[in-house]
Amino acid sequence: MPTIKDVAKLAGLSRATVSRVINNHPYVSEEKKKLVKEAMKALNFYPNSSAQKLRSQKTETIAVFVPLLTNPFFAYLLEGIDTVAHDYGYQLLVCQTRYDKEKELNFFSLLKTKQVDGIILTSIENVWENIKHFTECGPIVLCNESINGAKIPSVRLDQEYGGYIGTRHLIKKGYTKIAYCRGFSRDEFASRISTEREEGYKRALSEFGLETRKEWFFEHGSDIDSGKGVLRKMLSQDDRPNAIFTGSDQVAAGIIMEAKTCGLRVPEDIAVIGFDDQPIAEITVPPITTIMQPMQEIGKQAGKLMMDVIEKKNQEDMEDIILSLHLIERAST
Amino acid sequence: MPTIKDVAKLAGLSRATVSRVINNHPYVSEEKKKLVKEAMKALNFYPNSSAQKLRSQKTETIAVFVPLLTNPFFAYLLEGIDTVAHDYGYQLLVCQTRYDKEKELNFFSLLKTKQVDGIILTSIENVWENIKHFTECGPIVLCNESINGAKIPSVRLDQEYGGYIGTRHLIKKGYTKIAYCRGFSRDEFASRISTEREEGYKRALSEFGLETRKEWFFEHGSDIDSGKGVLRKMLSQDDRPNAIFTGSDQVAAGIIMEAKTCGLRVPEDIAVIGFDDQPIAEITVPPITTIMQPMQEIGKQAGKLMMDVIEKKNQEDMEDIILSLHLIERAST
DNA sequence: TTGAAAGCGATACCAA
DNA sequence: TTGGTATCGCTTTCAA
Repeated sequence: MPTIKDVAKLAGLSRATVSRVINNHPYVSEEKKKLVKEAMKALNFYPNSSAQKLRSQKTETIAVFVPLLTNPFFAYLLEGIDTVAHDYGYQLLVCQTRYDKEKELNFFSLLKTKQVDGIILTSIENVWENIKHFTECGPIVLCNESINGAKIPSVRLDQEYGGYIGTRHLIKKGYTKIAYCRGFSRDEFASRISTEREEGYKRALSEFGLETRKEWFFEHGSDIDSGKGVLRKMLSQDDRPNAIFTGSDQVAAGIIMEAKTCGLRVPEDIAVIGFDDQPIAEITVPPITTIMQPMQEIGKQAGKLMMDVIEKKNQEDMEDIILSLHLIERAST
Repeated sequence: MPTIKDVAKLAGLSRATVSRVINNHPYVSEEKKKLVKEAMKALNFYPNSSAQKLRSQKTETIAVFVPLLTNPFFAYLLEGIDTVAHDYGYQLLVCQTRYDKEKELNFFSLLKTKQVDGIILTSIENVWENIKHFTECGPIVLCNESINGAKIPSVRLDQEYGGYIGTRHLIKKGYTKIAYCRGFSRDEFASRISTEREEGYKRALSEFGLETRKEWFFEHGSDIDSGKGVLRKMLSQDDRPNAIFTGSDQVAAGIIMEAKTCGLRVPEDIAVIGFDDQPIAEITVPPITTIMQPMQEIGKQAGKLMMDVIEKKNQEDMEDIILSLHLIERAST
């Protein structure tokens, strides 16, 4: 592989001049510029990017933490982030945490070792206390997450409101026994999303004088299979709910699928409301009433936010970006 | 940010010794090792990865080219690749080509600039002639693709067979007017997948003495919406097919969805067979008969193959890996 | 077992 | 406008 030195030699010029041509610096005569370009072409030269990074102290790369690439919700976020990053000339390093604290923690070293210029988190596995100190090593931006009282740039949605309108919709449709299905264990205080939604759910119930029941709280993963599991659990209950609020269209789809298997009608026997408005929400029969989140837009905004933070260097006083949610009614409720 | 020099100073040792500790080299006394580790901890030191890469000439990063992250098929491939790469300590740089020749070509410079140790292609936009020379810059591995006559390590499936068994299945079910729906324009000779499947389709038809009709060939994208478009086009035909072979479950799902909208019954009015066995294939009503490809496994094998190529340095004599396909019958046919 | 120093490949300052 | 050279931070030979 030829280096800048080889190019300089062939062109009969100095490395400095070659570097100037590479970086489009002014003060290079057209004549020399041509000479250099010819030499680069002749040698098929490309600048070594590790050397450039070492020298310039920037990598033009950002890491994106996602729990799982095969979850369409995260694929859409990632796609949105990529759109913006690519426009700014940045690369994306994907880091699958697989919902694992340890893995997530390890990935943060990317920032310490200067492998990336910043990190975008689309989910958080560890409690903020354990992550906070990484902000000293470089910018961290939250994408569809939020942290209580932490000062960290983020793009998010009013999840409490989402929980509220979804539940209120069910109530107004006449359902009174409404279950709630949250993403992960309640012991986890890392991600606040589920908790916020739950608050909205409770607010709606209490507003209409309905009771919450401990047996009607479910925890699940966020895929189709866990949705199936939730329905089976519900079926085993004596006094079972007639509607359920879920945190993901994937889960909702699983519930609908399993309901069919079990001979239950949706929404007559069990109404289901999803979250996200993923393509699958229109595919199921019946299609899923859901709380629409602009997935790609969330990603784009997070990407843009990261670019802003990197350029301005002052993540201190960045305003959070809050996008809006709304309900899309389909036949599952 | 502290450097190795700072650590050396604090520990009262040389940079060489610190480096040895970082890299777990032998011949460092336990005593000094401890000293170094303490110094590293005290300074919160992490080695600069650009410097390491520059020095060692390896990046422990591979680029994966995918057309679109939101297409579940590619998300599964990527997830499979990541599993293996991560096990080997490699990072993944995702490059969305968006089915664009130009973008794909630009991404190849990652190899020239030594930003990645290798590239895995999950699709090919450019003709091989234009890509071939990049193999001189580093290993390229094909994942679910193949190139006529090119000597390049790849993981693939017998697409012709897939086209054949899918079509034969339709024929045996009694359908005689079978349409074929390929991924992209027939002018593109870059990707051979669709062409190979088409050959299988034609073989099955001719084996059973059925005719192929030009009007029954459709071109589409590979998402739900393009499936809807295909159905509408079919509907506008005078003599329309009563079955259709599609290259993706996404497309099949779109067809089924649109059929419902148009008041057609599946499979009575139009039978549909998909490809991949994505989760969506079980979600639609009716669920989709499909040709199962082990998506994650394809990705894993490609990741493994890349690791082997990188380690052995001889991509010349690597055998292609061929995984098998089979038909899964559901209610859409 | 340890250290001195060359070098990985590019950039940018200072001189000319 | 051009060139010499120190420098980015680490690894690795060679010598001690």
